[in-house]
Amino acid sequence: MKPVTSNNLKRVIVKANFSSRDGVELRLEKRIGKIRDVARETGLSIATISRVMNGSAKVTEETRQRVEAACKKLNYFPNAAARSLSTNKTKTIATIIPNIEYSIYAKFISAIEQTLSERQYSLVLAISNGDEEMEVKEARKLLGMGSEAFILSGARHSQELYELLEGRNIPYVFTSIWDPALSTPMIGYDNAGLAHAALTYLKSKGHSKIAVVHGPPGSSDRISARVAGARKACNDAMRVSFLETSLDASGGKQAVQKLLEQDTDVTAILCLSDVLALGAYFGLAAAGLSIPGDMSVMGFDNLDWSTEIVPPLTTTNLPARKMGRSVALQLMDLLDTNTGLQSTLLEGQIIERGSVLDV
Amino acid sequence: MKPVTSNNLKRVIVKANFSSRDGVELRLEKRIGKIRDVARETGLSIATISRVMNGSAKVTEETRQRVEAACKKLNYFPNAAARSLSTNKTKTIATIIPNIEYSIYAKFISAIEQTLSERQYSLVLAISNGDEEMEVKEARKLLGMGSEAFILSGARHSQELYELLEGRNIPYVFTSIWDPALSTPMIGYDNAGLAHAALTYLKSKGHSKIAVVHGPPGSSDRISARVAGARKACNDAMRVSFLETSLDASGGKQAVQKLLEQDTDVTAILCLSDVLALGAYFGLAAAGLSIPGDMSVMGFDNLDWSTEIVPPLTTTNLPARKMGRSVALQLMDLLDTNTGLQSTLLEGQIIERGSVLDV
DNA sequence: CTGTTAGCGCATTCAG
DNA sequence: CTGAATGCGCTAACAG
Repeated sequence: MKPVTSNNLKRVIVKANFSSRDGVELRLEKRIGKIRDVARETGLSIATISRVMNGSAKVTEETRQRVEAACKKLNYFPNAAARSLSTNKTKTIATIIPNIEYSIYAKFISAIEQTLSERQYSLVLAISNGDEEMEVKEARKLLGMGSEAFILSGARHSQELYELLEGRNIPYVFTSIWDPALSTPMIGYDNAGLAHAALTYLKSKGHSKIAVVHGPPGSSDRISARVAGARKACNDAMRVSFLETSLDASGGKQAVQKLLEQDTDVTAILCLSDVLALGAYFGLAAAGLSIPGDMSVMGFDNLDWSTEIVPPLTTTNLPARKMGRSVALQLMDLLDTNTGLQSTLLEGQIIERGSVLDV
Repeated sequence: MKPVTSNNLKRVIVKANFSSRDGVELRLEKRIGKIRDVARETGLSIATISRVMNGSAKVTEETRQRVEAACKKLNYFPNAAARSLSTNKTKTIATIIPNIEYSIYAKFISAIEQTLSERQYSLVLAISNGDEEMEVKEARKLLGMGSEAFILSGARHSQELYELLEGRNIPYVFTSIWDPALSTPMIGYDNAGLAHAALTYLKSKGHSKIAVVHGPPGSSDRISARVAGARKACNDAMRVSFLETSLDASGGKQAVQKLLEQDTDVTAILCLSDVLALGAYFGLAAAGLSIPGDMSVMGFDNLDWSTEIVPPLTTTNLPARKMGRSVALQLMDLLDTNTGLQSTLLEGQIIERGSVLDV
């Protein structure tokens, strides 16, 4: 079954300009143009078509236009699989996050996607639910898909994942954390330092009986780093208790209610996540307590609504968007021009608003 | 440069079991095993390797094990591009959403991803920012990547997008909406009907002066459908005003503040999105008004925190997760077994909680 | 049950 | 500046 040349006119007419290497093709499915069709249409060779599709400079302006017209006419554009088989590139970057419903990840993902898009890269997304087994499984799938680089959350992953990635020489970077002890490229912020600063801030405002509300440290090294950081800021002159709860508004609310039940003398609550702070607001409201009059509350994340809530939430800003943009850019540079990855520490900062009383 | 057979022993030994069709390959990059390598390692043919990789039944248990061992040893697994070039399948489904930071989309995306994962499909995600031009651009990229099906938000899209998809015979489905007048497959809920029901509910509770707060209808047909539905529930015995604002907590807060400024006699606010309701709570709190004593508030979405907020928010539940799972399943069935798409209407329902006063 | 072979659609030398 | 030929890694008949 050789390529059709110019015999069998009827067929050619009926099927317009589509190639038909296989004689069957009886299905009604609209055939999509292939590079050969464009070549035939323009009377050029497939090599030339390929050149214009890839922006090679070695093409006359006139032929380029001719080709482009034909492409439009035939509704042609390159098949990614073929191209990637040939070039060994897919322009696809994988991101595995534990969860997307915590808005901080949504912001992050959003920034990644938009940045990748600028250079025609695509984002494939997987959600691990914070489970290392699941993460490996997903990674295997994403790798199988042809992902060229991986964006991972945190630094705690299964050995198997590293072996998988390194065995295939796939670059990966940790995000949302900062740990100078690690040699893996990472782009993130210093969770421990920031939490330390937050607790210190509370201390500077005169609070010495503090409750720290946080999610399950076992589920994420970002949480455990924050807890550790806060812990390190404690000293003998103060009494700070740590309350673990689920990482959502419900968890924050419950933690506060539990705290209030035990007739505490705590004057400030440091929530190591804004959604927890939201829950804390609810818990306090339910108890008829006012913020910051009866209790100070501090958050962590600086989500959009934190400035609108009443009173406005004093919190720590996390550069989620900047982080997303930065990883995306670095990874694309690495892939495109082999530029080395540069671990970068992004700054977070305390945003003073109205939820912490100066006592 | 023919395939290496068994000459050049040194090379073969040095490079372990990796094929080296091109003599160069001096880079230190770890080569990954290819199907030929596994074939050589096991002494079988590439066809057999392919068979076990694809779970074809026609293989002895013994050879299967032999192959699997070799795969593990050589760290081999199939190249997706090659496979997809050959099968014309990519197991990739594209989703374009306007925004991911509104938690309702995060829930939706999360459900899609998890469902696709169950059958080894991947999700490629793009964000359109509600811009039709952007959407087409993204779609072009996703198509170029080899996406086999598209999940679209709403029913309002550019003609160009339809042409693109239909020209290549790519199945697509609308989500988050329901419009029996459309012939395109869609999976969603009846925004207009639900908004109508919500306003009717308020009416049944004795409210006749109502403010409806909503996002920009121009940016989404879901919003405009909700507004239209609410509008249709109005009658002469009531006075309802519509306030357009930005679709976030800040918008909800501002809308309420504007409302209060004009010394209104409104007794209930219907927010056509839960984040708007969150903002409304903030606006009311800032004005020292209590819910539902001074003002009733009703939401739309049933986000996680809505049951925790004080008072708990009366809202309309939207089946975002179910919707995500359903589209994913249907699309995979279509792709795998050519099962037809079935437009489905998912039910939403009013969740009565404590934010609406019975007057 | 297993091997042989012919493409899948494109990028890319190497000639011209 | 353009064309012809080769191979990317794999699947799918078709033989055996």
